[in-house]
Amino acid sequence: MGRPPCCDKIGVKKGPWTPEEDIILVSYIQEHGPGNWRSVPTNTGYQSSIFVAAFFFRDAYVSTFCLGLLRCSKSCRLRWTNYLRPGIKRGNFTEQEEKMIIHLQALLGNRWAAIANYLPQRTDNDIKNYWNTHLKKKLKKGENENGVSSFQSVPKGQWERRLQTDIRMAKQALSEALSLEKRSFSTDSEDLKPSQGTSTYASSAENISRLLQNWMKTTPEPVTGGGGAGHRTESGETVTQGSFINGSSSDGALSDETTPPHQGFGSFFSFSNKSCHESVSVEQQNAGLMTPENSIVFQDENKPNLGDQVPLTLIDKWLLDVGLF
DNA sequence: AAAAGCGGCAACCGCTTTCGG
DNA sequence: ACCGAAAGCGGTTGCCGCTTT
Repeated sequence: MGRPPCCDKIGVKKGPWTPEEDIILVSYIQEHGPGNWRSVPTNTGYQSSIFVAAFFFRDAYVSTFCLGLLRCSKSCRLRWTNYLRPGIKRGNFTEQEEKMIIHLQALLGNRWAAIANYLPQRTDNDIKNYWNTHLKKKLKKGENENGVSSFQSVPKGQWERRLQTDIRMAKQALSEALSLEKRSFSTDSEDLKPSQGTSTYASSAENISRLLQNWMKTTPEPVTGGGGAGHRTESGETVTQGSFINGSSSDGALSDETTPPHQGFGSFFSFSNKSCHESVSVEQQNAGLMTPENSIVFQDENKPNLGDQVPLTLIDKWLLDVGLF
């Protein structure tokens, strides 16, 4: 007996998002920040975001302006967190990521949001899908080949003890990580650098990146202020946070464009860093939040920030050091 | 070349938790 | 303390593209 879904309202659009809708949503969030989702569908119809959208879609200007975002707030939030949010890495999972998911799933169960906190560039939905479509089969196959999985091979009592030890170690690692001075982005971002050339940004988002890029071409001066979070790849290319950047810089989808992929997008999403640091302060994290439960879930949706990167590498190391693989 | 089957993933649904009045 | 609304989360569905027959 739940409340009727907000999407039951007449006139609310469902189904796949169009690039136009994505642009409107991103524009709105750029202006107002993530959160307050309820106001998104209303406001996107009539506020300045539409003006921004008009830059991208001159041809579609009329329809965009008239329709706005006919999406429920929930749909907007989901689209943002699972697809449009900066810092999302798309494409194949690395072996390391795979191992982490397997291990964390064994530790935490199907708590995908918690697991996603250890993989800052992946969404819970992504991890969940990957688990259901790839890892389940893989583990099952492994079981068939080896008799039992590596995790199940541990006797129950031993496994429980190990779980407790793992949680304790995770707490310790997180505490250590969070008590560290903030490291420079240039150092830490190395950890988050897409480790493979596999990160791609598919379908509509790719279209958006192109459209955004076109917009950058036609915009005389990109908004400044987001460049600080950038770092350079081995090739010397400046890369800023953001899924568009990851996707375009690695798959070469935009390499034929005159404007380098990195230009503008970082600043386009510059608000993300701000909201990241505002959402969960270091003080908050250190102020008794390190229980087994909330030490895992303390981060919010803007995962790729400095504070998040430190635990990742430490825990990552820990996961390998624990020797369960 | 066409049809059927299959797999992957984006998005939705509904329940639970959190928050504000 | 209570209640309603919003946000968060995990499970599930359905579409779409690729592969196989």
